[in-house]
Amino acid sequence: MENILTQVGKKLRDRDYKLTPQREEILRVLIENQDKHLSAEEILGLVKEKAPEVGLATVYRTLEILYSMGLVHCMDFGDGRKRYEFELLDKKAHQHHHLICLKCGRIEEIEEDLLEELEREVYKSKGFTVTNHQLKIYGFCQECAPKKKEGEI
Amino acid sequence: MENILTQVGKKLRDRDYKLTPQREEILRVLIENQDKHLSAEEILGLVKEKAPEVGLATVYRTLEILYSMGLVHCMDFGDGRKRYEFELLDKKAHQHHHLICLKCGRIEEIEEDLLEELEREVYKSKGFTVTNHQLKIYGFCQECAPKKKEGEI
DNA sequence: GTAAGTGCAAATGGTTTGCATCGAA
DNA sequence: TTCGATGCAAACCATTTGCACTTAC
Repeated sequence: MENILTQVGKKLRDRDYKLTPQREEILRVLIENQDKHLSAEEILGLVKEKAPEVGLATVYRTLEILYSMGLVHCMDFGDGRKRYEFELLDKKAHQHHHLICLKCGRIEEIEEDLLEELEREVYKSKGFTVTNHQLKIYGFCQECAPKKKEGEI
Repeated sequence: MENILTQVGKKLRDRDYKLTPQREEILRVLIENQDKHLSAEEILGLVKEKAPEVGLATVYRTLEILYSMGLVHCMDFGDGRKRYEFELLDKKAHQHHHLICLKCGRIEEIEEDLLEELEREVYKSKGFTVTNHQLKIYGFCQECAPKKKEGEI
């Protein structure tokens, strides 16, 4: 973890970005919450626990940089805010997908990547070169499944 | 087409919604552009060609109703605005996916639904009941593919 | 020392809402 | 006639930006 932070710090400097205390805090929060899907505001909340003076704009600016370096993924579950997830340096091909419960809103991850076949097909039939994909699966989680009456979305 | 409009009108009245001229115009635009992915503002633009007095709020309110009735799909390609697509009444299981070009922004649709197997697996291993899914495939379209140097997103 | 980074507050832009008015049933 | 629907403008809210100040290098 301290290790990861050092690696990322080096990556930043390679790109002529400074490693400021604020960026370090934000990175720490992201690294400690790799399994969550934090919004910018949520990240700020966690950062402020240790560094109360940090501003929201800095969070956004840092996320922007990390995103452009491929160090965070950005996703949108339709609740009006973007959510961010730190991406380990060496897991280049790590493609995970999300199960989104329409009742309780819980988001679960699944690791399988069963889409390589589909990607090959898309390339063959459309000439489209795939660099990434995003699969969201909507439905009802185990707890909510029996009660799924109301919405017929 | 006139036919579809009548069907939808009936559906609306079944739910105690009125079929106003504004809603009719909005529906017409949606039906005539089923293959596009229009934003609310774009829909308004097309509606205004025939009914210049319609307001943006009405478009949003109508889309909200149609969405709640499952008559339009809503999607987000990450450009900060939601995009809407009319869904034919009888095509309940119509699952199409999107190829999004990172260079020119063009969005292509693919019809194949190769995810049924994955859905079954998700149910078995997680107890998650799938009602819908959304697959976005990012990459470079045929025209942009050779030039894909710069971003390494 | 200096350009990059920061915090704050103001601006932006898509979407929503309050309200007085209008009109479909 | 009546309550839902509309248009307008204001409100909202996540994100971005301008700017004077600070700081990592």
